Amino acid sequence: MPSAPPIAQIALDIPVPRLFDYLAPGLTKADIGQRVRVPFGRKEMVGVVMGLLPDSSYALHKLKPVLEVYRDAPALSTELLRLLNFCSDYYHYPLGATVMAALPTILRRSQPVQVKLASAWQLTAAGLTLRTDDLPARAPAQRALLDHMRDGQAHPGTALAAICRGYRSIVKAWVSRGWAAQIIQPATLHPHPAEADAPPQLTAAQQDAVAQISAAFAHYQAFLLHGITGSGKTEVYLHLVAAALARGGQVLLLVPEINLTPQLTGVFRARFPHIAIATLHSGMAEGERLTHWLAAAEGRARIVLGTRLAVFAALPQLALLIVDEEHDSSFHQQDGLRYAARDVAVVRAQQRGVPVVLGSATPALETWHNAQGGRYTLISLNQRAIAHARLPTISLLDTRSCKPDEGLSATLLAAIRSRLDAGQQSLVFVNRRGYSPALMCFECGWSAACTRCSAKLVLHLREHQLRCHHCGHVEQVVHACPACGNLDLKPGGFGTQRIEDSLTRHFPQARILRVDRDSTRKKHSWPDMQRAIRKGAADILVGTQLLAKGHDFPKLTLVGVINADSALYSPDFRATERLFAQLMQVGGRAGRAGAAGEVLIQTQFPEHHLYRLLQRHDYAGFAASLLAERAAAGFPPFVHQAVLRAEAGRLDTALAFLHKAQCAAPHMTGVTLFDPTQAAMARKAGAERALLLVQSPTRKVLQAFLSAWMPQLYALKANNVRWNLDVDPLEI
DNA sequence: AGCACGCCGACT
DNA sequence: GTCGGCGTGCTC
Repeated sequence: MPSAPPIAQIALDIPVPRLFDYLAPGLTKADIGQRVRVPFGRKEMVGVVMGLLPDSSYALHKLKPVLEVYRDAPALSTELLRLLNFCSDYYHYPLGATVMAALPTILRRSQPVQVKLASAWQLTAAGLTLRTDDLPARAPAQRALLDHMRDGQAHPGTALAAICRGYRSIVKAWVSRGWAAQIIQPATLHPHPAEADAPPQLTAAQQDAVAQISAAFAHYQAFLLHGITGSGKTEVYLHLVAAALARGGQVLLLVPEINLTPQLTGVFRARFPHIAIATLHSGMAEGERLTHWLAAAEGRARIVLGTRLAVFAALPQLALLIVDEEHDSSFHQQDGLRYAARDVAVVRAQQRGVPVVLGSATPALETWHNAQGGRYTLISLNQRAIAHARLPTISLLDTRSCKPDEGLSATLLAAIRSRLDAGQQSLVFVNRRGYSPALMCFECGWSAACTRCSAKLVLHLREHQLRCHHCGHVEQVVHACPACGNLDLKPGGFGTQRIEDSLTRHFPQARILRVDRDSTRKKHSWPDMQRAIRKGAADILVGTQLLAKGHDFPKLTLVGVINADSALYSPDFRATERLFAQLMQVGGRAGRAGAAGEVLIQTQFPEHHLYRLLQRHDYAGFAASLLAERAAAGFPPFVHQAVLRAEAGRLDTALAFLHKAQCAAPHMTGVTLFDPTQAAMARKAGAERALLLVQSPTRKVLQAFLSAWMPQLYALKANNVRWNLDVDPLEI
């Protein structure tokens, strides 16, 4: 008697917390983790085989068959499927949607993968006879390109673009003249084979860190690498990567921002020129992303460098995970599958039995707490690795006694003047882009607000616009107060543009460069700007967070901070933690090589203990005081939280849904369920938002509660309400 | 998420 | 008399 065809459980990108069963004749265990095409409703979808069973709990006669198995890419390993299963359980997000979210978009579509082939160009025999003088003297780009290609090798477009942006038209002209030929070859992930950079001598502390972590290569262990800016964390990473590669392993390195990726990729390429390095981030073109994903999945790329989404990359030889700047909030995905890549990285290391390194100068309080409790091994790098480099001196400028002029105090202005005279660079850090965060009427107290959000509109004076930074709403600047008719509306507070104007007035001769999301979008890209800054093409930099993150500018010796205080009266209990990290980070920009840096912070609260500890560069002291506060107040990491969020056209609709959810919740000791409230930003992009907070002293109890609660939530009919659950929320 | 089915207002 | 509004329910 022939045995019944197996039943395949398929993960589909459907917001329903279950898998779908299909008849799967001919499928074997080897197809688990493989993509399949299946009929779904009256359409077809791509899913992933999660398991094969002899039987189904669904009526057998209703089962449809799997239409096709795509065997064009490696199947997801059972190990990776296990990680995705964990994430689905832990974040209470449907398994099918979780699995599909881990795939590059092209693999979610119902066509077999076309492996991307890249164009390369090579000089022909005729082209090789050309001399530089044969090309016009006023065509330096052509001459540079010719010099570069004279080796007769095939050069991929990406490599030629590095010589000359407009290489394409030049090379095409050469092809038509018979000087060059186009060649199609598989895209290469290491386009510039070269001599490897020699690793520098490690400090004793760095050597010790490398030795400690390398000793854990065969098993799981989580390390917190706590090192101040300039203490050489990257160099420790590089040595660990070398060690992992020597053992035949792959390394996953997670970094916060796409902005960091090109710079860091450069460092890794220079040190490991013969190793294929895959990069994965959301800014990449779909095809490019697939190329890199496949290189990682097939084990060809031995180093994978990416943002949070890379934590789900298929890595058959994974031997080491590193999360750089692990405290950074960009490791948290805020929609869809709401995961924290740093935490997923730790679980992944645990499941695989390999070490994971979390690096930061200002670890997340949760991480620090784990290190204090012994769950993570703390390794501290206390000295700056660069010889003679000292920590910057941090001074506080009391803006109550010394009123700033258009945002800038006399002391800060004098300090900038002295840098200008010495040919050094200054950085002025402002927390808001735009001209000013409000447009106000001083007669009646009106200020311009967004109609779709509960937020003030930000004045962008140059564009004569008021913009909402939350929903993108734009309107023209009004010239009279809509409430009282007063014609004298004034900006309130300072944004980067206003500080830039102010600096221009004080230092008309200085070259001032503004760096924020607005200025980097047009004109020059941020990497171009960084190059210009490093070359000394600017005297004063004005900018937001963008400037704070991990770039060395050797001529930068002064950092001024304009309006840090707002975090001190924020209702968000994590605001001070973020402020400290931010100030520590931006302060670290000053004086990295040789010259000691100076940081000047304008504040109304110079006596605040945050600033005192910052002046002493005392992260540990600050963390201890924050942890004591959190313990006393019963906040994380001493409790574990989850937030049920709801959005609707009307606030009462959202609240009513949450109230129903509250009533449907199972009773469980050790779980506190708060009453529904409106969100901190009650209205965003036209949607009214409310939330329901749940917490418990133990993760296990919270998880048990959520597991029991979720089916109840799915059973509620959510008329016009969009809801989602946020486990370990960053903001409430 | 799609996409159908299904029961109540303004139009050829 | 129909076209179409989006509420509700299902997809293996």
